[in-house]
Amino acid sequence: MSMQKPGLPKGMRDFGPDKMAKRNFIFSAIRTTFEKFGYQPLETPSMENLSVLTGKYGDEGDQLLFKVLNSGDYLAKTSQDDYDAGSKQLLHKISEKGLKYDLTVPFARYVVMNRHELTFPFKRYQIQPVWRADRPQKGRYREFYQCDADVIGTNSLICEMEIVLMINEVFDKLGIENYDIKVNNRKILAGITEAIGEADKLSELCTSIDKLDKIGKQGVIDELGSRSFASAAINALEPFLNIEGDNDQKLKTIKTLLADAASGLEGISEFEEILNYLAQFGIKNHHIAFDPMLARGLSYYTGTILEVKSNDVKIGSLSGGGRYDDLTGVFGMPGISGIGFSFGVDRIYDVMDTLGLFPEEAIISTTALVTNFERKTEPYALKVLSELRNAQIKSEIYPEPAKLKKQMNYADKKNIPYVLLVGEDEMESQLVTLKNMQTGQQTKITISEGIEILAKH
RNA sequence: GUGGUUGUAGUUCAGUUGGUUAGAACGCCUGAUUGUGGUUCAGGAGGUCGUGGGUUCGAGUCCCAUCUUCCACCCCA
Repeated sequence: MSMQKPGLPKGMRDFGPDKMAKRNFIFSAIRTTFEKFGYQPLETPSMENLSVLTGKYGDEGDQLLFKVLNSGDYLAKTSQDDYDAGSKQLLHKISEKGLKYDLTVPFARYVVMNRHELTFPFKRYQIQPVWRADRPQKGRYREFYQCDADVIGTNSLICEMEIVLMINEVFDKLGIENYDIKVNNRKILAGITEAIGEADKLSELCTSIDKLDKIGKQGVIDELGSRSFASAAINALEPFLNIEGDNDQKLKTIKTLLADAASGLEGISEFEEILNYLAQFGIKNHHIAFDPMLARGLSYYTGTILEVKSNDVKIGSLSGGGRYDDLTGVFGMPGISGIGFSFGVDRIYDVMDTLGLFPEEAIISTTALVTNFERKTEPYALKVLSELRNAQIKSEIYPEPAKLKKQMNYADKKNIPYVLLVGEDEMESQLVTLKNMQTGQQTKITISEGIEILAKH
């Protein structure tokens, strides 16, 4: 048998115990918050029919889909003609399924397929991996988790407010304090295109403006020029690029700039309504920063859009989302309004790691290790172990008699805070020796006294 | 998809114009210490130099291909 060196496919990762403990800490903060706000879990399969996936993410997105070959002899149905016609023609003969690219499209598919059983407004959350055949780089992988929550079937702005509340709650649980929830509205952006006389170029404006952080005002102006925006329009845009101040000042400025753009004013009043709701809820420090130049790439957004940025760590957005008017239209169920958002676990992880925000409880796996001296004392050690577990203390026994040094070392490496030494002396006296690994102190006490101390962890 | 970049021990990295047996630190294992981890000391194991070709008397070093890593675009989380 020949040896082979193991390796991972491009852009794929293992998560060892350390990383899993930290990731689960994040996942559980997100999950409990979603559930607290009345969102129900949904899981969809890792594969969807290609007909469901293609055409939903643009040409670029279609290229990034992982396609799965048909089972069996996948060339059986093909002919030389298909081959000559090129890969695009050949593709649908050899592949009918693909790995899902995001959670939103499968969600829309699910809603349409189950519309008669669902009660609307339907609120669901979904925490699952998705796959993209992208070229990987830092913070971008070919397999990554998305944590989405959507409510579909209502256009109430209470949903927007609740998203802000959930973001506040999750970041509060995680200990992230210095962040902004940037909020804008596609209607405001539409109003801007109206005001500058380029009403038919909303999506071009969005993709350029979205890069403002990266390429600066001049960069945006140059890019709009190359996208054939009239120079008068670009001049008219400048005052919008220069909007500054706190939320009230920005609102005041943009209101005068958009005085004649109906949809723009509508977007502004929607934003004000959200602030209003938050005030009624008694939330003062909601972290909202109105940003009329926030655009977001995704084309299906039609109303409120939002994005969360850390002010401590320079990294992409930690969370983002928006309102859409017609997510399910492509599957034959038009005119249903909804809003969704999602957390970027990998980026949140990076922020928490660099700021050292993971609490110790999130990292400790086992609270107590019971030592194993020799076969003769194993029954007593097992009795101790069983009592610890009955008291809900995370505990384990070293599975074989070994040198104490080795067992202590095991506890140390595994970050186990307490070791219970249970040997011949302890067995005879029916006691345990409890050692605190941080202080190095140890005492001989009864099992129930030991449990009392350990139960506090 | 475009243009770069990277790969040597478990990990981070040295390795001279191509020249004997490829090194270090940390980590790991054993012992000093037969019931005590982190510190110290002594010893030890561990490498098809990413993979496949090529040039050469000779390749970790040069050339080609391929995979991988990271970065900038495109796009996005």
